[in-house]
Amino acid sequence: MTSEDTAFGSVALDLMERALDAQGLRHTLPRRTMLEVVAGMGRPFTATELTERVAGRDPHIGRASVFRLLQLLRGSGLVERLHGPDGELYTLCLAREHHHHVTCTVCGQTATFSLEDDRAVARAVERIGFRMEHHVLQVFGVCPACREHTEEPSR
Amino acid sequence: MTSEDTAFGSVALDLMERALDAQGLRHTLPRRTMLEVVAGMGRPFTATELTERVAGRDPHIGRASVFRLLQLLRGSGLVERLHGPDGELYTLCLAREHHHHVTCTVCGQTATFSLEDDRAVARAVERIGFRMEHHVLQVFGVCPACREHTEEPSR
DNA sequence: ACCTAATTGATACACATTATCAGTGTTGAT
DNA sequence: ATCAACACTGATAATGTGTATCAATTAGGT
Repeated sequence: MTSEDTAFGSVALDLMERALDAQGLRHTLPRRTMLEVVAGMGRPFTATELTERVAGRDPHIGRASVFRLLQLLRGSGLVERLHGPDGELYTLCLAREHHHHVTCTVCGQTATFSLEDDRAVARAVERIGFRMEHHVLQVFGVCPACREHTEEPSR
Repeated sequence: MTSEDTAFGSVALDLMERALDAQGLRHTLPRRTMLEVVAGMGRPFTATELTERVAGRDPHIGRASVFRLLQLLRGSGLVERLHGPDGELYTLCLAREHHHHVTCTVCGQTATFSLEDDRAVARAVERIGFRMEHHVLQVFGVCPACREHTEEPSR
């Protein structure tokens, strides 16, 4: 674990604990353990991956509690569920402004980005008479690191 | 059923049969029945909804065949699977150009639309070093008909 | 009519997620 | 510190969606 990971993790951990506090939820040892694991995930993860890592820390923690925590974190907006090509992915997401996700199809890493003109979507649907409520934009591509490995260096 | 529905349905039915023909698939009674039901759906539907309607026409047709047909139709691009807020939706979709879907959160009706500048998404992710492969944009809002009923006429 | 391979329905299976429920632990009031 | 209320827990069952299997049926060219 690099110092960057640690710093990011502790910030994330703090934010998540505050979010649970804000909902009047209790501090428990299983929850603390699960939060630490979530904070240590460096990329989107499946519920199964999370459950396995949690079990590595404390085998007594059950699947149900993992899903319950994911639901709580999604409710406070700190975790989002993305539609991956091979099922659902959960991702820790601290950016509070409107944003979108790009998932690397090679390594699975996810980054966030914003559109220059996000209202273009609202305008497009208004043209056919709809009033937009919300939208989900999910992008798949190849990240900078994986491009180096997979793309010909000649061009 | 209005004449519009009928006309749309028969066009859709025809396109779907041609698509199956093009793949060298056989004409069978269960398939014909299922295609007619799909063509008659006026909006996105869940696999379960389709299964129920098909069973209403012919109770002998099994769940597996419904899923198999959906897979065939998705393979030929005439049916798409959308990520709804409450699970997956299938929608009959005859538009062949690149497009997106808006789903009305009141009545469930779906329409298609295009962005003025679709490459804006590719540019946005290129700015952070990614090479885009594909993207999914799913919009939720209120359709013109439902706006009339739900929005105050005063404004 | 006949043959072969596609298609079928029933069934079992796999997987992610949610519901249930009795026991346990946290927390705030005292 | 004690206590009682109730949030939280893990185990388990249940749900829901989609896929795999397989023997029996059937389409469609010959």
